[in-house]
Amino acid sequence: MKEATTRQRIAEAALSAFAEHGFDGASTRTIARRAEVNQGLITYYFKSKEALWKEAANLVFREARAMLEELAGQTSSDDEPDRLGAYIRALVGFMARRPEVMRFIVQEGMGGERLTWMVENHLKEIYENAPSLSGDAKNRPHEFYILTGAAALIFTAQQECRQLTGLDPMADEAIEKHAQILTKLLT
Amino acid sequence: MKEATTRQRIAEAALSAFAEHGFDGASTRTIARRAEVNQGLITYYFKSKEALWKEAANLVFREARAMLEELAGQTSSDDEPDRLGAYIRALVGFMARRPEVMRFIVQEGMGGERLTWMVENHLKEIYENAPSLSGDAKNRPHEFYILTGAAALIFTAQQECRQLTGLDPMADEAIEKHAQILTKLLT
DNA sequence: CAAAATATTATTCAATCGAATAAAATCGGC
DNA sequence: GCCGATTTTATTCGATTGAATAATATTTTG
Repeated sequence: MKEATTRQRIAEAALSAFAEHGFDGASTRTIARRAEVNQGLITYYFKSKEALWKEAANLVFREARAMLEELAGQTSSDDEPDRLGAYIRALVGFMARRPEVMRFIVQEGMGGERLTWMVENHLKEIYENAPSLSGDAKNRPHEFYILTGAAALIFTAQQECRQLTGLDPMADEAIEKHAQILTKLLT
Repeated sequence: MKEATTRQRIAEAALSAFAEHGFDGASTRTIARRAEVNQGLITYYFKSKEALWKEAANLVFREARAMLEELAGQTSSDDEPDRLGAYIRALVGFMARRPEVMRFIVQEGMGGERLTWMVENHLKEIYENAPSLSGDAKNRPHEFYILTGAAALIFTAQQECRQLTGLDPMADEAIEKHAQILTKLLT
């Protein structure tokens, strides 16, 4: 059963290819080449490009949800500010480790069946467990996208950030500083 | 000289196609069809797909820079909080009107010559004229991406927002509320 | 009105796309 | 060591890609 390793190699290559070029822009041949694997194996392990995309999306969204779940478990039932601070720190850290998440979201964010799949299978749970900033339910959508966008963009556009500002946002100090500044702003 | 209208129609169709599917994902044939124009005209007016992309990018970035320039002119030399508030309001409004900007940025944000072109020709000027939140120059990159990401994501992922939260972020009240919440958080 | 310049269409090219196929290689169970 | 199942390779298909070409239509200019 080599399956596990080869399958994973393909799925991970697909993850980075889809994140970088989007669904239409990433070709199965490019993915196969990056995984150092014959192109036919993509049809063999995953039946279609669509199915491969979903597998790649699962890879990174499951990671995100596991992180948030663990965070919810750790959180002592302390006061709200601490809970929000911990959430922000964890969110920033994850967005830095896995900038692919935000790229998947933005690239599919205009609609289509892949977006619907993403919303139903992953985003709804993430959204429902996200913390509120003001406590007002009416503000929830706004606060969710403010928090997510503010935490992620610097990593999503990491190469742009380097060229534009000279700062490498993937450096440990930069990640920590980002979380710190965002926490101070929102709590 | 029909050139003006036909050229513009192509460039605008390209803008929305590139914003939706990215550079690789948008085909010149799709763009031509959307512009109700023969595909050969793309080669005629713009010599290559790359050049068409730059023209489309210019379309929306020039709009952004004009908006920011006008804002800088309007701003009385009042106190900082007001200046920041005006900037946030204008930024949110623009991101709602032209979500293509953030899509261009994210889609090219991993590197390549198009990103370099975008940074040199448009982003540097925008970045240099962006307001500071803390006054500390060391925080500038972080604050820039926090502000931009927080202002834009809800519109960049507008269809996702509808499906996920039930809120239509493009509605006038939603746009205003987004600016208002963000202003209260950051000033 | 005629001639020159510009705009548009139709057709073609090699390259690449996702996917299917069948043959070949490698594996585990007995 | 052999056999059946699984994994991998090689090849092929029709469709689509960006781009170039030549022919045609339209507009502008003299």
